[in-house]
Amino acid sequence: MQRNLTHQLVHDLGLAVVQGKYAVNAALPSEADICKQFGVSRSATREAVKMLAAKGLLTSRPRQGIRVLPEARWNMFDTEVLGWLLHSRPSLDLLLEFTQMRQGVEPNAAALAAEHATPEAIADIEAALQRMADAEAGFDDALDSDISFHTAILVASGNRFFAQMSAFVETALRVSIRFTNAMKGVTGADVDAHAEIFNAIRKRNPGLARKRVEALLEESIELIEQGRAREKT
Amino acid sequence: MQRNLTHQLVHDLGLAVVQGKYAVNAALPSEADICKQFGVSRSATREAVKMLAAKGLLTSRPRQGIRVLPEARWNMFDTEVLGWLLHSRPSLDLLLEFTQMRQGVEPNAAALAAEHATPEAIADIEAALQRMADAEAGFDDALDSDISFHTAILVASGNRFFAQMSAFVETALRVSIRFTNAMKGVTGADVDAHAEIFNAIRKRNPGLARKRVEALLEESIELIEQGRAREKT
DNA sequence: CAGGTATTTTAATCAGACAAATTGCTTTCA
DNA sequence: TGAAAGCAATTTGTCTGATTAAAATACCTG
Repeated sequence: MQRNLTHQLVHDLGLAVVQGKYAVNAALPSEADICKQFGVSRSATREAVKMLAAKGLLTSRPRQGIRVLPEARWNMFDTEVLGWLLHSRPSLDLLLEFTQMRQGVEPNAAALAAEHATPEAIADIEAALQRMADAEAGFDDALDSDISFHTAILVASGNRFFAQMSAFVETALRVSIRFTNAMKGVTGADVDAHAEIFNAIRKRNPGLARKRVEALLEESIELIEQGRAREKT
Repeated sequence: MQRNLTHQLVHDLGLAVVQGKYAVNAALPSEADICKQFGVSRSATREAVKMLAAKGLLTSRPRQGIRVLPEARWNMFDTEVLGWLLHSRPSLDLLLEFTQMRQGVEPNAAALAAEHATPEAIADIEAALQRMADAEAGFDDALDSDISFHTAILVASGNRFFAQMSAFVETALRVSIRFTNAMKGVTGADVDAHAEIFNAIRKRNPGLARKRVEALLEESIELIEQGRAREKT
């Protein structure tokens, strides 16, 4: 894994917390217990706990011990936390919520990109599109290129908060790809639909860019809804 | 401030980093130097650095020292980081970016709330609206009640990611309120416009709810754009 | 000049001690 | 009896010092 002790512990503890192995608002094992359990020193334990506290998963106070914070306080936009969540509780419900978030973000980012994107940013989107075409021919990875297309648009928006969502979209797409593929039975993404998005941005047509991203995501939503309906039977 | 040493150091260092007091990718003072500079022990320093690393502001490696990560890696959705950013570089540009993000999130959240909100969640929105009315009459705080209205809708969406944006919206609104007020010269928020949003949600009309939130935010955007235009002269 | 090796700098990890805060209990006094 | 003051126990917070491991640089050696 090539990680140092503290990071390994952050990962193990974080995953355990997200998996619900410790009840919310109940005390975790004390520092001393965690040391013994994982065979590490107190420094390593304390640093790991501090990092998880920084991500909103834990708090610690004297005499009270270490406690799990309610899920609402977890920093879901932290890629590590999101990764743990997706790994430990992958579900169509979560995938739906995630795609709803994309529906909020990506159409707007595309509209902003159409308005303000620099030539370099547009070139980056085009390059990603080319990679998708290559992937269709087997010369590149389908998922990687798809992700790079969507993140290129987020970055091209010129808005730091949208740009920040790149990591969020990447993490979630990477984990949920199995679901999506299993559902539509198609391995590759729709290159034509993506090309049309790119053209709208290149032609500086914000409204059209927004509409086309909306259409793309609407398709995903419908697939997920179908899957959910099937799951319930 | 009633904080322990480590948290105080996290705050001081985090703010300094966001203020750009240390060049990106350049080495910060070493652990030992930070200890001396702030008069704390190595444990406190290391724990603070670890927390900032967890928030995406720093990395530390042997021999390389402690380095500031590029801004794109900072976790802007962490309320502490966002707070530092807003405090150290408050600007209309940042306020615009922030409001653009709200444009992505809040209309969709309102639409979802109209579709799926539980009766309790709708009652919460109504209570917040009442607080806004009270505030107009001087019996409650205008900003607090406004914030509680918007966060109630985010929570009512039933989507964890939207709900998570509550803290983001709250932090940013709280800091940027001076800008907004200074611009429009009005102290209170528009209660009627908010009431119409609530009615659309209560009547389970997603499209209308979305439209009305969009209209509200469009107004904010225009105010900001005007302010920017004025700033440039 | 290339390749590997030694040096050196820095964070990573460990160990043990004491301080501070919080909780619950107990004792004392009205 | 009851309440307040004080005491004790538990857990994290903080400090110190020592050792280990990783990574960059400089230095050899062929």
